[in-house]
Amino acid sequence: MDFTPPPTLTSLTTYLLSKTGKAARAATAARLADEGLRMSHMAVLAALGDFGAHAQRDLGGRLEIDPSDLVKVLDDLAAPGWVERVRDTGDRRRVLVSLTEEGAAALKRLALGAAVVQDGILAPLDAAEQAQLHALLAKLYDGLDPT
Amino acid sequence: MDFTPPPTLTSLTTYLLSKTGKAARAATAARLADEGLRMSHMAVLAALGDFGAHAQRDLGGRLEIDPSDLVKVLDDLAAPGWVERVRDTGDRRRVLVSLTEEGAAALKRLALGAAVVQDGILAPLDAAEQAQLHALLAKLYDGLDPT
DNA sequence: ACCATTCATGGGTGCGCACCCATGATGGGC
DNA sequence: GCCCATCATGGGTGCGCACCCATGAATGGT
Repeated sequence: MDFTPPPTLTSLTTYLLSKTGKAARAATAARLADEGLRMSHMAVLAALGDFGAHAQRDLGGRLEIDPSDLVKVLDDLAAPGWVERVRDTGDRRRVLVSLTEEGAAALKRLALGAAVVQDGILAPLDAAEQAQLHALLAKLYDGLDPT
Repeated sequence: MDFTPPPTLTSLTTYLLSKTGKAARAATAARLADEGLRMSHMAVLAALGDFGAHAQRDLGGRLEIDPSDLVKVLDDLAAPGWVERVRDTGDRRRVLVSLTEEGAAALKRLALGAAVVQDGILAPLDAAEQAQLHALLAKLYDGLDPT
């Protein structure tokens, strides 16, 4: 039997985007799942690593995570002590979230794993093509905001 | 407040792939949802349009849809009469699935809608870049099989 | 001092997708 | 003629994601 996917679909760039994106997501998610984590966990760690401590609300804003969902993600990250939550002394409604040493180490580890996964997925492309792809996707990504 | 996403993530091509792919998927899915359809519905129509009638099992194989799930998709497509299921006279276990006239028309309509959505998403790129992107993604897509 | 607002939190819902298993009809090998 | 494999079908599960609402503490404006 023929396993060729329909050209009507594969001729759509959006279809290829969707499929490759899904593969990329699945591969990294699988890597994270090995540690019992999900995408949002890594996103939070990355945001804290890149920008330092956040008010919890701002963290949610940056990552476009529902405040209600963020609570649970932070619960997960606080359990192994990767993240610290302290009440903002200036505004005691707010909570300041910061990365601990262990959290930073974990982030480094996860980022490395993600890079490995990426190498696997981008393997069909040579270095120049990979750079090209990244640039093109970055343009698309920037144009996404009105989503 | 700053809404910039973490560079640790945006520097990963896989992250951009995942995000843009998700946007592409969401946009086309939204379009399909207007007609009460999902991705798999269009995939089935496309496969039938491109390759003609399929044994139901082969259709599932081509699209990598679980046989059990395919049944429900076909139920949906048969309801408006877009698809016909007839028992294979040679092997009465099998069912031959084919596209009706109305189904072909619907497919044409959906494909057009998908193209419009695509134009929206790829808008940040000029024609040459879009072609480049498509070529690169096609390479990646071909390398995916061992998923 | 009061009231509307902001915030974290807890609990719940729905959707899409991808699974899995059991059943009953049918076919093919032997 | 028997038995195992194949097939469509129906029913069910779990996960990730993205929502939404209610609550209680705290704040700021007036």
